[in-house]
Amino acid sequence: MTTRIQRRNRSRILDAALEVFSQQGFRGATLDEIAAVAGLSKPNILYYFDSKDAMHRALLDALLDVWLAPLRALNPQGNPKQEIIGYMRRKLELSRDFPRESRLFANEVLQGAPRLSDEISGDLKALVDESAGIIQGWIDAGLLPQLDPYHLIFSIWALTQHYADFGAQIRLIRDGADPLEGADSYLETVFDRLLSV
Amino acid sequence: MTTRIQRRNRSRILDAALEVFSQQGFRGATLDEIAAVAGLSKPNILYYFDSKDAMHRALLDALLDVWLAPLRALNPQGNPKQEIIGYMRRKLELSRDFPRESRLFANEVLQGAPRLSDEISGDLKALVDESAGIIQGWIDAGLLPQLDPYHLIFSIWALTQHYADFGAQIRLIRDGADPLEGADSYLETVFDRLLSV
DNA sequence: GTCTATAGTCTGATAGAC
DNA sequence: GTCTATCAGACTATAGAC
Repeated sequence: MTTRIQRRNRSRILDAALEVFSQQGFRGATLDEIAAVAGLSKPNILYYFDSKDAMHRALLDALLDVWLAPLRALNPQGNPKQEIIGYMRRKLELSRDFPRESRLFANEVLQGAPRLSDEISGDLKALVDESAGIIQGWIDAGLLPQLDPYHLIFSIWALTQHYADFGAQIRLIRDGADPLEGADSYLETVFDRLLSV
Repeated sequence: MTTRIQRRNRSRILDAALEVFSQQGFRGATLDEIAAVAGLSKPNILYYFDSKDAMHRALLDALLDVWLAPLRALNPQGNPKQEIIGYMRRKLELSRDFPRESRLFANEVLQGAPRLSDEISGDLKALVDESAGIIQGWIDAGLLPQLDPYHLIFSIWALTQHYADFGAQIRLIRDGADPLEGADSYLETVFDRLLSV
């Protein structure tokens, strides 16, 4: 039986853990800091999650569903350019709405993806291979210019996630402005020009 | 007086520190691991650098010179498209030749740039403002299409650094192949199409 | 210059009172 | 469920022998 208070505390802890893990990485994060951010004692957060690792694992599992959803929505029957730009838009929305999740993922990959290699070489790779196949089909049908479909996908990741992962840098360069200001229309232009036949 | 052995040990330590800091971030890195990678004892590496912080600082200082050089080479008198593609190429070379430096920088910015905010809002911002001005001049002269020059610079950073920072992910998706395979010609195509008037 | 030993602090996790 | 108290180990850094 899970009470309202338990659910609230669990979600507070996960939110605090996301805050700290996404900024410091797994090893750099401490339970003390997570507990302080959550407003709970250290033994108490360990009552809800067995270990530091379990907290991190819970975050990664929740993250992957959200992270892979946009690519799953690619429709082989749709208009190629609109499908790809739509994918880019959904990824950019993730950077806007879930920047901490983006940084959590970035931290993991920077560290060599020690806790994500199974998911990346399994689910994600399969999904990317399938999507690259769809894009290559469009290219072969003359609906898109000649482009390496894998690099096309990587470049969408790079361009959209950059606004979340390097947001601190952009903010410092643009006098504190929202990093994503003007990003939508810029990236729209980029992919419109890139994908025109 | 600095001996040959001292210079060799200093550079061994810095190399080991780069290896560990770039993977684990500042707080996640430990002197034990740096010492082990360097093949020296922990007190010994602290004989060469006063503290963990001093090691990190030395790496950041060396990094910034290398990191900013390509943008400084932008020539207002040159051919606009070739200048920008040349800048992109030099940045991509940095990802190829100095992937650990790229990840060290990425780690810092992910953490909110606590040890780099002065350099970013000072030197780097000034350099970006100046470069954006040059690019805007080219646009106003009709030599480039209408594009936000700041986002153009950010997109060069995003696309080139992605191959170093997310190399682990790309390697897992592409069956262990060199992440940069095909990147040169792909990015050349991207910017050729983007910057044509 | 390099080592062993260790000081003093922080870390993840547990015990046990309430 | 939540707390205080605390453990064992890891951490940065220093002392002192050689």
